[in-house]
Amino acid sequence: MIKYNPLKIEQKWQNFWEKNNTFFSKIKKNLKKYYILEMFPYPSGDIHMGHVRNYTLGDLVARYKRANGFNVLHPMGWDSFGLPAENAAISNKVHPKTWTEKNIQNMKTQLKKMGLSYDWTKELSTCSSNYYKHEQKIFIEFYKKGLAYQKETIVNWDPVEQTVLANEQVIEGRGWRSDAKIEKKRMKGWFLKITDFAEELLEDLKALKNWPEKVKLMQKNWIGKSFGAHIDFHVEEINDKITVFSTRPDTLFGASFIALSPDHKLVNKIKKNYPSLNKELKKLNLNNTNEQNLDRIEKIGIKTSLKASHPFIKNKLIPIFIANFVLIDYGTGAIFGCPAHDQRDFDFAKKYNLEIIEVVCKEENQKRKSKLTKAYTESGYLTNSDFLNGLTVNDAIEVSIKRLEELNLGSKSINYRLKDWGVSRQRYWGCPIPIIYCKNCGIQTVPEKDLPVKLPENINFQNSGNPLSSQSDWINVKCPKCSKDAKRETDTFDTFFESSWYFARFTDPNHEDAINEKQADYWLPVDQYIGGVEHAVLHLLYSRFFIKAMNRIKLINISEPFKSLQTQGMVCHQTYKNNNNEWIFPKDIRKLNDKFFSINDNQMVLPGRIEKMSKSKKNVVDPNIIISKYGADTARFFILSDSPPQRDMEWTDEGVEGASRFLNKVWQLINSNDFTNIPFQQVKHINENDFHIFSCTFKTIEKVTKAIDDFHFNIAIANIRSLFNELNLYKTETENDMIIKKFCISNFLILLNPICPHICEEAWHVINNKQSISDISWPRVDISYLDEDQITLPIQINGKRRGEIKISKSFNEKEIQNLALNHKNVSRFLNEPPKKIIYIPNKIINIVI
RNA sequence: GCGAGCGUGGCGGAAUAGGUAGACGCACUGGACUUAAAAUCCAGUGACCAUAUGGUCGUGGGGGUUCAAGUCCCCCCGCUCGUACCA
Repeated sequence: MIKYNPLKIEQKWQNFWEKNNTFFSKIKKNLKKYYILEMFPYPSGDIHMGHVRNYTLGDLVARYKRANGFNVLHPMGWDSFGLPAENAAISNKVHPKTWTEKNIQNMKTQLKKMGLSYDWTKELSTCSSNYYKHEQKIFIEFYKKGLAYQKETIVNWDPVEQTVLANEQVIEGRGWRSDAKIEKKRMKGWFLKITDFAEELLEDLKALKNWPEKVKLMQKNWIGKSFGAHIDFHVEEINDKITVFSTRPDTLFGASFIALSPDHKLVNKIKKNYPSLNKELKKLNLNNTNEQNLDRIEKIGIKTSLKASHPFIKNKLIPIFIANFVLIDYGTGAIFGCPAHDQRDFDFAKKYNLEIIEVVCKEENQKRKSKLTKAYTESGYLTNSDFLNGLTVNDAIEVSIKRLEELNLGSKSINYRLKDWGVSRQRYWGCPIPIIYCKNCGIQTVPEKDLPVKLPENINFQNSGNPLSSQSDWINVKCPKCSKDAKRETDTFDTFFESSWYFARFTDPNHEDAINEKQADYWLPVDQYIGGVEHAVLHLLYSRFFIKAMNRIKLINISEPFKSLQTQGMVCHQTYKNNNNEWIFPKDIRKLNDKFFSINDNQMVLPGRIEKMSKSKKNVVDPNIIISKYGADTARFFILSDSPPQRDMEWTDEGVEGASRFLNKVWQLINSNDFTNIPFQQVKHINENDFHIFSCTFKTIEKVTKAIDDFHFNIAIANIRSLFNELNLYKTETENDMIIKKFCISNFLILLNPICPHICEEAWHVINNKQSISDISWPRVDISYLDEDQITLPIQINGKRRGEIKISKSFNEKEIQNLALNHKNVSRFLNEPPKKIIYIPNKIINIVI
């Protein structure tokens, strides 16, 4: 028998698919389309296990849908702008373009070895001007429609990377890549009006039936819709007003102070008459007041000399503070404090000795004897509140807003936590923002005929900051309007810009316009999107917004990009440390009697926690090594077999060995008989054994189909293995047996094919089926084999299992009861007649005594 | 703090219109083959009791509903993820 040689057969079939354009996709109007997409990778140079998992999941779905008669689009490309290329340019003196292109070549070679059913003619790379030129046009369209604008804001400045980060890129006050402490800085930048779509983004979540609830909830919280009122507090002294947002206008009679964010515009105004204010502001410890660590610092404020008028109480003046806990980015950057009913305000009032006026109590007309020890934030009835007295909180909110509106001092309003998306990055390796600044004409967009604005190729990376800003030959241009000297925008786009629409571009990546309407209308939306849960709010929300914005400028006809979403768990591995507390790679370890030793110096190594594979902890396994040792089919099989896709999985040597052992056994089974002259057809069963193997086969088809539809691939594999065990037990004595066995093995191979396509193609070929298994339809279930006449029925006494009987389904209830009562282990419990017998047909019989 | 999810053998995990808990695999143990080991094949494998037919216990803990609970309800504990002075 020929030995199973995965490397040889994998190469063979990969060549076959490529030569035959097996996975090339085009519009076929008579077929139902299916667009399956995995999140495209950043080309770091080498694939890792996370990629292997993600792409294996997608490939299984692609091949499965294809077998089920769908017209499948399954593309792959490269999210190829981004900082690592630039860092490599600085440290290795390689041009980002050269570095990136080399990485893409490497990764593509590695991906091809996995045998993924991509249509490589759809490949795209976002750093190519053929891709980003469309992005520039889209941006200009957005700008013209008011969806893109420039403003000065306070940004998160990463002093190491010399760039602005999005809030999402700041983790606990530190840059997500550099880990440097983030500073606040005022800067001009370009923004996309995602807030324009806040309501739509929130509302449309409801229609995303096949998205994980968890992801939808995260997006909902991120958008952060709240109902309340804007309220104006007049400050007579300076003839100005402070507008606050509040969800609790009902507590206005309990207001005892106003607090402004240190970044509030009025603070600047106050500074003029208050020279020492700058000094005092420093005391607020503002460098620590980013959103992440606010809760760890003390709530402190500066009392200004100003007072504001209460909207409802004549002549009542409320002191105005500047406080460190008021956020400029949320609401209006100013609040009114009601200490009795908000814990933050309560703490603040205690510290500065401010009034604590109780205006809501649990019971109507409740009189409190003792002082409040903490804020009362629950619902109740209004008190001490003039015209609101006796109303419930909800009613009081309505009434107070109505009164504010009558007084022209406020209005009902809805506030969102969501902020506009800042897209400017002070970086070279990104898409240039197509804007020209002219002293006379102001901001000008680059005329269409001059697009794309290409990145200059000769560039010096040795200066700090954005290399583009020192590139004078590139910066200096003529104004498109007045033709006088002008300058280019030197910022480039956030790389989330590219990934927000690539899935639409995949439908025709070489079309002269951004979107080929005909192709997009046919293929979009993406039917199944698969990727890491870490993109739950960033990439997925931006993409949803982008599609809605592109829809508004009539570039696209859909309003949601991803019909169904699956998020995969992480690939984990045991960590190891040596005596010097250094991490050790798993490949440098050998196991001996449950202990671990370093291969290099034979020192004992201690096993640590099982954690997400990461380079820093060295608990990584290189997929390339696995594939060259065991083959892609083994890697694919193992990564799907042990855990459900949504959950984290542990990569183990034993698991891989197990997968490899299974495929070797499959190989043996195929080669143990000569099937070459046996026809592939379903014949009638003659005896019970034949019936049994048919029954197993069809039951397995049914179970595997359901498991795949449910995204429970580990269960699909368990069932495939069970069928395999049965096939191994099936003895072939006659020609008819051989026909039956070939039929069942063939079906087994079709089920296994989406998981391990190479070995299945080869096996299919070995048993002398002529076509490629990739062109074979998913098997149908012959339901006549699902129903077995003989079944085993468990017998319970008082819910405890005491035995089982073999019954025929044709037996009536009386017959079954008699059989059960006379069962020898059952009868010995029956000292008296049973009180009750419960029979659930074909499931169980329970005798109550 | 809030929100979500999870908790089943030594391990990964099966099983929810309530109906034989532990499928499938990993690890382990015994046997076969071998001079030997590896590989492979066969058998066993939740715990405890019993020579055995069998019995008792058992799905984080406690209570409840039911003929019957991993599954439904209430309380508690633990872990993971998300998120946070959101006014």
